[in-house]
Amino acid sequence: MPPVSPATRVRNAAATRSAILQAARERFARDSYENVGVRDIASGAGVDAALVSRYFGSKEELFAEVLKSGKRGLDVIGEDMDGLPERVADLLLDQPAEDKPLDDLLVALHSAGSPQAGHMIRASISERFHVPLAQLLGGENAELRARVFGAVLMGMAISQKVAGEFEIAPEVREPLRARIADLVRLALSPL
Amino acid sequence: MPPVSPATRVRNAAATRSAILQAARERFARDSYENVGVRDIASGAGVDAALVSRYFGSKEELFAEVLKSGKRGLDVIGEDMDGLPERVADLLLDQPAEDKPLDDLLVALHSAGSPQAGHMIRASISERFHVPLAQLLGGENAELRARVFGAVLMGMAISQKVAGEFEIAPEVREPLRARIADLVRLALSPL
DNA sequence: TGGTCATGTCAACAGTTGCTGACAAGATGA
DNA sequence: TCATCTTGTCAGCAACTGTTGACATGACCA
Repeated sequence: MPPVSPATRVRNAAATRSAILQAARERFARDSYENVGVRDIASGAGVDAALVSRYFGSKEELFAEVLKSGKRGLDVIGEDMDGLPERVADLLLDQPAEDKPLDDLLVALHSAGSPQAGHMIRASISERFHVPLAQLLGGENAELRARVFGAVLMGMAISQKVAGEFEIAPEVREPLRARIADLVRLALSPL
Repeated sequence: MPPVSPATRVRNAAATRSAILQAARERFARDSYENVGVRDIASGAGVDAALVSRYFGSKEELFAEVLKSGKRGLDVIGEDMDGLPERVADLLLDQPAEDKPLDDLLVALHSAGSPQAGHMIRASISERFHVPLAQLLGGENAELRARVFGAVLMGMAISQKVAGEFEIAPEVREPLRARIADLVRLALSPL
């Protein structure tokens, strides 16, 4: 008996491209730029590795596309300044798992140290997070305050998601939530 | 004319081992675990790449040795609680360049995302930073507060060193220093 | 001096990486 | 139905990785 035709993949360039992009985002959110291979990505998307190069030119361009197509910072933390500190605290303490709003942050974190991906991440964070947040903040040194806030957010996210810390007892959850909110408030307050 | 004998390296196992260790720390402070090769390290130490495996067993064991031989957290931020927030702020804002007290922090940051090096870093940070700092802090939830402080420190260090941010105008330097110190104070305060 | 062990060098290994070109095969229009 | 373009597959390249074993050579002791 001849081997069955392997599921006769439907030919759809746009769908394939976006499958690769999505698989790439998933991998880059869990590993560093260097540690994610195009073969991993391709197999995650269920396609041949050669298509990654074909559709995106290179791994580096694919990574840039992942950054570009990610959520904008304000989509994650919300545009409303009221209650923002508490929302951020919840975001950090909860396990969203829903539509993975922190995936883009994780992508940045995992590859922030990479010399190849670093400058792309820096530019992306500035353009997609610091600048719009600074506009929303207004006032003096808005961008500097946005960066301080970003730094606090980064550190918390690293500890929580990457380093696996903050395995906290239930009774300290509320105080910790309040503490994080206070830190955010302080970071954003007039300077 | 025969090629001159290449500087006739003195044979000294201890010195060679420590040269490799030092070169490894320098590289790991500037690049991620995956991105640093044993050949880079060896050439930085002026020795053959094979000696890395010989003296340390494997790249992974060498990395563990780098972590183990690094400065302890309290050696960097000081044991005295008085003025600690300001000292930390100075540490972050200045370019020490002296004996590179932040190199060990950078090692952790660059490779925190690595699946191979991650668990080692987590263990090392906990043992060499969180636990002793918690003892120094005392009081309720000391270790949790130490971790929150560590998270803030991490985020600032990432923004400053890795992401190259905080290129600040001279006139905001003082307010920023005060802000960072306040954040540290808040992170460490009773919860 | 001669012998022996520690130390350093070299070449090569098996595996991986990103990427490319030749080819197969579905889809589309005449 | 035939030709053409698009989409997907496959094999393989060249460069790199960590690691190993065989070998050379220095240092040290009897």
